[in-house]
Amino acid sequence: MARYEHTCTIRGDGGRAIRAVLDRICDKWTMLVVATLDGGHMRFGELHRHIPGISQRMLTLTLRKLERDGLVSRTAYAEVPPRVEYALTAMGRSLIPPALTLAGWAIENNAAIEESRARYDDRPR
Amino acid sequence: MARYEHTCTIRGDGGRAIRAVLDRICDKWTMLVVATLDGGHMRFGELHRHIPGISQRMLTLTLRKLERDGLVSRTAYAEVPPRVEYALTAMGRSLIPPALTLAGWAIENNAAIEESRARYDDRPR
DNA sequence: CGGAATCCCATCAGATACTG
DNA sequence: CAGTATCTGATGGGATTCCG
Repeated sequence: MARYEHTCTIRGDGGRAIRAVLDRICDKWTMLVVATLDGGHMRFGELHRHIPGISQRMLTLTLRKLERDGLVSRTAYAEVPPRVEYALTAMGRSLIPPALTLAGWAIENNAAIEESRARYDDRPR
Repeated sequence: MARYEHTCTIRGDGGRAIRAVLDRICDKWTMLVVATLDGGHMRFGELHRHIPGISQRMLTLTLRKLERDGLVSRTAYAEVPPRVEYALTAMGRSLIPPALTLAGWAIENNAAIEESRARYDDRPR
C-alpha cells in the first residue's frame, strides 16, 4: 500500500515537480555556477576562472537564467573599468544542501557505475 | 575560513563529481523513469503508460542507459507474447532519497521562482 | 572588464514505420 | 508486446568577433 507513498512526492503530479527542477538546474553549468558562488560574491571574470571549461557565452547565459529565477543577484558598479558582482540569494543558497546530497550520491556510487558500464560494454555480442 | 569547506564536496575536484551526476540523470526522462520504477517492477508498456509524454524510443533509450549504469535491471521472459520486466537495483533505489530532497526543494521554491521570472520579464526595458 | 551578436555543429528528442 | 530503424526538427553549446 505505502509502496508509492513517497514516490508521489516526486511524480504524484505526473512528474511536474521533478520536471520543474530538471528544467531549472539540469543544464551543463547551472549547478556548477551555483556551487562556485557558494563561496561568496564573485565578479564575472573570477567566476570564469573558477569554472574550468565554461565559455564566456555560457557563463553569461547561465547567470542570466539564475538571475531571472531569483537564485542569483547581479550588482553592477558604475566604474571604469566596469565591475559586476554576482552572489547567491537566500533561495540560491537553499539549493546547496539538496545539491550536496545528490553530489554525495554521485561520489559514493561513481565507481560502481563505471564498473557496471564497463561490464555492460564488454558483454558478449 | 571554512567558507569553501562543504562546497569542495560539490566541486572540489573541479566539478567532476557534480558533472558526473549531471551527465547521468539530467536528461529529460531518467529521473522520471527511476521515480516510476520505485513502485516496484514494471513492464515496458506499463512504464509507457505511467510516464505521460514519453515516446517509445526515449523510454527504450533511457532504460538502456539506466541498465548500463547498473541502476535498473532488465528481465526478459521467453514467452509469447514477450514479457520484459524492469526494476530498480539496490543502487537505483539509493538514488531515490537524494532525488526526493531535490524534488522537495523544487516544490517548496517553485512559486517563488515563477514570481521572480514574472518580475524579471515585466521589468522596464 | 563584462558582456552581446553571430555562426556553426553536435546531440537530443519527437514522429512514423516496421519487426521478431 | 517490446522493441528497432530512419528521418527530421529543436535545442545546447563552442568559437569567434565586436562593443561600451
